[in-house]
Amino acid sequence: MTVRVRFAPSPTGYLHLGGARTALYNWLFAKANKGKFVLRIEDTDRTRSTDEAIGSIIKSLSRLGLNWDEGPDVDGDFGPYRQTERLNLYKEAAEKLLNEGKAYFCYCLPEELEKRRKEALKEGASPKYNGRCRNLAEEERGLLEKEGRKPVIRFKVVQDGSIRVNDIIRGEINFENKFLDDLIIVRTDGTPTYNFAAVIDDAMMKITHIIRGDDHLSNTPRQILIYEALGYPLPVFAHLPLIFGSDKTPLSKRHADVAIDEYFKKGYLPEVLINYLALLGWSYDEKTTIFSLNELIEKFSLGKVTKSPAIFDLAKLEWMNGYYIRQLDVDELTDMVLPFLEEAGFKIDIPRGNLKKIIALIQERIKCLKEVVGLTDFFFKDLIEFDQGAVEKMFKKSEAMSILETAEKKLLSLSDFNVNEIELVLRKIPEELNLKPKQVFQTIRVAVAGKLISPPLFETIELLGQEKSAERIKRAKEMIN
RNA sequence: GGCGCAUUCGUCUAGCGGUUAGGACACCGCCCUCUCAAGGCGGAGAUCACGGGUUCGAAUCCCGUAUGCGCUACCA
Repeated sequence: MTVRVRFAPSPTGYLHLGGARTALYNWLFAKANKGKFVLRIEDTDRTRSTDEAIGSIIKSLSRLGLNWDEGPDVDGDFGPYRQTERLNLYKEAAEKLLNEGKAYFCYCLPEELEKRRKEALKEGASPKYNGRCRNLAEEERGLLEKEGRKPVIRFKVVQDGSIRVNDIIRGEINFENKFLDDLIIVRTDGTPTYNFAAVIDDAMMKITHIIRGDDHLSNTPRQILIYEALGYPLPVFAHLPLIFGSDKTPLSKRHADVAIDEYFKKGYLPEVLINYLALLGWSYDEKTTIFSLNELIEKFSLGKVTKSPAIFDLAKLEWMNGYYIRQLDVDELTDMVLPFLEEAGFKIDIPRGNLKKIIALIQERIKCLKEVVGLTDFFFKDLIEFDQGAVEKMFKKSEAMSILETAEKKLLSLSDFNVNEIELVLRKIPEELNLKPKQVFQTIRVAVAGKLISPPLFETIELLGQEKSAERIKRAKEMIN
């Protein structure tokens, strides 16, 4: 039997970190087992689902490289892949259950239900549905219909026995039926609820392994009951621990950016997101932290997924992104960084070769691509802004003027303006003026870059060019006066 | 309230009856050094949630307790 797994987001927003990880684990499992990865859209909640969200989720998944074999935009043998296009299927299944006496119409109003629930809770009783409509006679039904009540369909849960869930990650879990109540499977408006639609789809789409978040574990016995009532074979379950924020509650926008797209916008590499997310709840051995996609396919296994929730740690993600960036070929990095420079409004009118040299200088200094902007701005601006603190610190010193004058003179005197020559002449200044190298170079740095922190000075000056460097030093001198 | 799941350095984790409890990020120090990084070396950091068992021996097995989270919706 070929392995078939699915990722089934409800399109109520963007693809978030948790969803991406669930998708990744499914995808890896499919790849490792030469199986199929299906994308299914669970949009039965029409008030919250949007087409825009579907587009956004698809875009993020694609960018992560998690391609699917069947989905809303990829034809397959088990479509359609949007639940709102499968309504007739759910209806059929519901009718079947109704005919076999495994489901029934319930006329209780939401308000009545809510009231009973509250009362039960108050008395310390279980707030489960009391089964009022379970055995309604025809005439009673007619009476309620006459009142104008629209029924929902409830699934009859046998109150004896128990359900054993065999979970790859958690092992065997036992649930007693008596704690379950008759759940609603079809709403007043005829649409199916999650527990019902998901089962029918998973069964009809021949999903063999259901890999999903821990938050669905408690729903599993209900779903198994539906599988059995409909005569479907059971899939294998694997419930992933959730991703938490620093306060140990499920990760949300309160904690950090959760939309995958936000990370792309900041310049996190897809490979890094994949690598980091893979490690958030899974590990291969005791030391390996860097995995390529192929290595993940080869090494990933559900059996090694952790049981407890993992707290999202931005610092580690940043480190990993920086690490990947450092491994990149400069040419490649330059291409990747260009859109960020353009977006910042820089006019890049220098030769590609020079641009590459600039990028090479900041390659080991950035943790995400967007940071390139703040580190290289002075290369692309005609008039640089001076950092106030830097000016205070370096230019207010009495030696500043002589340092800059000497530097300007020496730079202007060079006939061959390259790093080696530049370094050679500038290195002489500390000795000549009897000053500490640090003071000399920091002063020049502020003059040339406008701030105390920049890429290495001599390379920076070379790339700025003789004319521009001298001009900036001149301007700094004017500032001092 | 009921049911379910979880609990090893700040964080991600290794461990699956005998280890000085290992690694990574973060942190601290030193080296390198024109700043910031990167890199190298070193350090601190975990009474393995707690309490009972079982065993010659328990982070590892069993039972409780606590805490956290999830489900208990005409959300998914």
